[in-house]
Amino acid sequence: MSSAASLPPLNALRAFEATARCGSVTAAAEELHVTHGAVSRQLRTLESHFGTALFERVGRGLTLTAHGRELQRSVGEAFSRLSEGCATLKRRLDEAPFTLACPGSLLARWLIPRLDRLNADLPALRLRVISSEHELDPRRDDVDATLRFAAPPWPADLSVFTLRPERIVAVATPDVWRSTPSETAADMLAHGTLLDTASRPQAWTQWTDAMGVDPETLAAARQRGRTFEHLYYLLEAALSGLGVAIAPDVLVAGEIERGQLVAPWPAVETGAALGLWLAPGADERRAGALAAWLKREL
Amino acid sequence: MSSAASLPPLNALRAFEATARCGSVTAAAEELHVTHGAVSRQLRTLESHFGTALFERVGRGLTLTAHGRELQRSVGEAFSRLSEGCATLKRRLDEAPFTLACPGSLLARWLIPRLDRLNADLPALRLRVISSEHELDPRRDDVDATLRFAAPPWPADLSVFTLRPERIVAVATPDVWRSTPSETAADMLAHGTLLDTASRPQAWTQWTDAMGVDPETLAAARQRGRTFEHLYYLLEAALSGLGVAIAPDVLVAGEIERGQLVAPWPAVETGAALGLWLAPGADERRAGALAAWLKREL
DNA sequence: TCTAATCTGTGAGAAAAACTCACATCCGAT
DNA sequence: ATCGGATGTGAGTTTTTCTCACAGATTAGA
Repeated sequence: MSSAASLPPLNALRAFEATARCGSVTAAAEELHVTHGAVSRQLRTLESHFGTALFERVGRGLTLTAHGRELQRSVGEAFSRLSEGCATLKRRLDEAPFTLACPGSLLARWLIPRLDRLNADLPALRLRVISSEHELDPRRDDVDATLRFAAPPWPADLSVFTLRPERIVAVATPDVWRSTPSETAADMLAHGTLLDTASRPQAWTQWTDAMGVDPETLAAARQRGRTFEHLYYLLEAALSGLGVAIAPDVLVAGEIERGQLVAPWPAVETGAALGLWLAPGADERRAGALAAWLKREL
Repeated sequence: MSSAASLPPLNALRAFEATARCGSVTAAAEELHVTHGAVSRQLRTLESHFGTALFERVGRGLTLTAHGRELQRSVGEAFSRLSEGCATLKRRLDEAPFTLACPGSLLARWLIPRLDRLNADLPALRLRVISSEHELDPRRDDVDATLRFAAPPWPADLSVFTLRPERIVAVATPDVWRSTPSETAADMLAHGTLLDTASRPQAWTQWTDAMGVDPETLAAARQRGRTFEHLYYLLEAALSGLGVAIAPDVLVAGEIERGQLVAPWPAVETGAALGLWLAPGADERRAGALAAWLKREL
């Protein structure tokens, strides 16, 4: 009835199949990456399961008996079907693109400049990147993983590779700093134009908290500032010299390096972290490789 | 290239196959005679091998994912081929007759009277009996086992079920004993007609040694005796009252029981034993069953 | 004929895999 | 609300499998 009714030990069948095909215990052992002794025992197990000799030990070699030959037919077919099916699935999985969703700002300012290198370093990944505005459900079918800044706790039913603590930094062009008194953070807040983003309403608060600035000073400064819908626009505004922006350091590291933006104060940790969130059922190996690459790069 | 190239763990594949077919971990576990936890772990192993979900955990049940369904096709076929092949071989082995070679005398005097009962007790054995005159090579293809009296040491490359020590006994008809002085063994040897067989030339020597009779007396007695080619003729001669025969006790137990033959002295062990000698590659299970039956019967 | 090379088989102990048990969790039905 | 029936999991145990080192046996060739 059931397919599995009193099947012999499967590993013994595999050893038999390999030995029958190779015509030698030693060759089969090599193929299976075990010692010949292991194969020899497996064959013994199988023969005692059936209660009959499957090989004739003739001299220093082996020959299939009539029963062995009969068994080989079906077992050989079965194993080739098995390996064919598994190989096909594996191939399909390897060929499938790995879809990463990523916030637009991070995508534009950090990931896209590195995409070529990423694809060169991890060609098997066949990375496909889509931009995820606002919140995107990582459980959606067409996304394997999401890159996002988020504060713990993270949902327990998803695996998350933590890549880097989120650090925010206040930046502006050199021109802005020249025209803005900024001996201290409080100075800056009192006179500068704050640029803010709707997607991270607490950013300035976190920064001023860390810098020990009075919340009232911040509230007043905000009155004079401007708010943008996306972080991306905020950064463009900062680059255009519209005021002082607050943003994760990774997004402005390049501009700071090149002198386009200047950050007078060190970056501040927010408690959140940039992480790679895996969709359930996603390939942990490929995601792990991606996470390792990202972590190295960050 | 090789069929076994990096196949997933086979037991995990079996668990997957059963689970996919049954649609439930619990049902699969029952079929495989393990706990559901064991199956659950195997599935996990397989999923992590492929790096993808094969089942979707939906509510209290499971559904195959697209990948799982793809895998099931090939794996299901493979396992059904496997179990079909194994079942066919097993069936063929069970249906094949078990051929036992047996010396003619033992066959005629002991085994044939019990054959019906043996076949009734062990119907799966499908016993076929052939007579083995003189020495018969148990390695011959058409014989699964040989029943024989032999003294140790036995060849190491054959398995031998020892059934019973050989015990020889001096027998004759009541008439013969009446006409032969037989207070002692020496008496008997001095006056009786010894019947001997060419196939067991040492039988009388072993007997007289055990009875403590002078070898010279035996030599003299032998002069007056007669020698038969086979044990079978020897026994016929004894039953006809031609003299005193020496034979394994099992061959004359029936006649002694019925009073046709009388054994004045207890049987003597020769050091040899009646054993079931297996041909290499013979079914140890069936042979074991036969040996157990024979041992019980003896 | 002896020797070296090349197989397979096996005993003992080590390593790895699989299993069980008991409990946790989660959904759906009474 | 709770119970029944399903899956998942941590810890520890049992079973299987493997390796290592050696033995026996056969073939090729000096």
